[in-house]
Amino acid sequence: LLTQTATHASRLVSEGFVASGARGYHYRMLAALEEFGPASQASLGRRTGVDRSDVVAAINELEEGGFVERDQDPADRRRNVVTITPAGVGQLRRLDALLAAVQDDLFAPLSAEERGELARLLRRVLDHHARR
Amino acid sequence: LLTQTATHASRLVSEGFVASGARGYHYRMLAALEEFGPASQASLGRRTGVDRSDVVAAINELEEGGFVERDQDPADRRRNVVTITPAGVGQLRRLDALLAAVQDDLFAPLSAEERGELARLLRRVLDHHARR
DNA sequence: CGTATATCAGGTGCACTGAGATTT
DNA sequence: CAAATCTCAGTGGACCTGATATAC
Repeated sequence: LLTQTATHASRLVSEGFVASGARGYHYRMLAALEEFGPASQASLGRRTGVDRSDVVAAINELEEGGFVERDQDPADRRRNVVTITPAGVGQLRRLDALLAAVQDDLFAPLSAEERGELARLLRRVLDHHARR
Repeated sequence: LLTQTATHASRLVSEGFVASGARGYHYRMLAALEEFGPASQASLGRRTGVDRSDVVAAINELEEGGFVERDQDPADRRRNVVTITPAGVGQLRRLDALLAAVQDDLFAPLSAEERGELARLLRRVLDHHARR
């Protein structure tokens, strides 16, 4: 049930994102950058659960679109400091609205209380495994 | 939350399945064959939500392992009738046990009532979209 | 020295598309 | 004829591993 529902969700999200030329990883990056501020690629990967290799590719594409900037960290020259641009914030807003619409579609048969309950249960499961 | 939890679940299941040389599609095929009896590949695909192309590959592999038989349907020569073998039933039992263990691990932080509630919510969402 | 970071090359499983051949 | 079935070839995104170079 879980994986089938998730497959459904992924397809809906992907379909919605194509119009904006974005993919799932892009959204995760932008959201993390806005929530936590500029960050190194390694910490971005840790926060979003995206592999370090894929962070490189996602940031490449976001940089190409002008949604983020990548600069060397003067304090630690191993690091790149990734910063979200105003254009990136705009893109994030568009994707946020898109995601909200997709969620409304996906969870249409559930009441607000039931959606909350579902979120609570999934959060518990995730937190439990994140702690290990 | 949904896709992250499902990713976690998929990884656990995959890890468990490697030992048996099986993959997710194999389990879905075997389970559907036991539940509904011999079936054509097209109906198998519809029942399990697996694409027709991937059904071909999965049945190829299951046939190689001796877990299913594939015969031409005399009543409709377009169809192959796929039948589960005793070895296939044995494999299904092993995978069932494995899945039960994985589920216990994945949903460890939830009580039996909560697991039921989670299943009920997901089932509602899936049924709603299957009907369209 | 070991550890961390960024990058690149590649592998695998999953979901899917398009096309062809055959049969109904 | 249209529609269904099986098969093959190939695409694309998600997830992951291993190796390398550089900096701490």
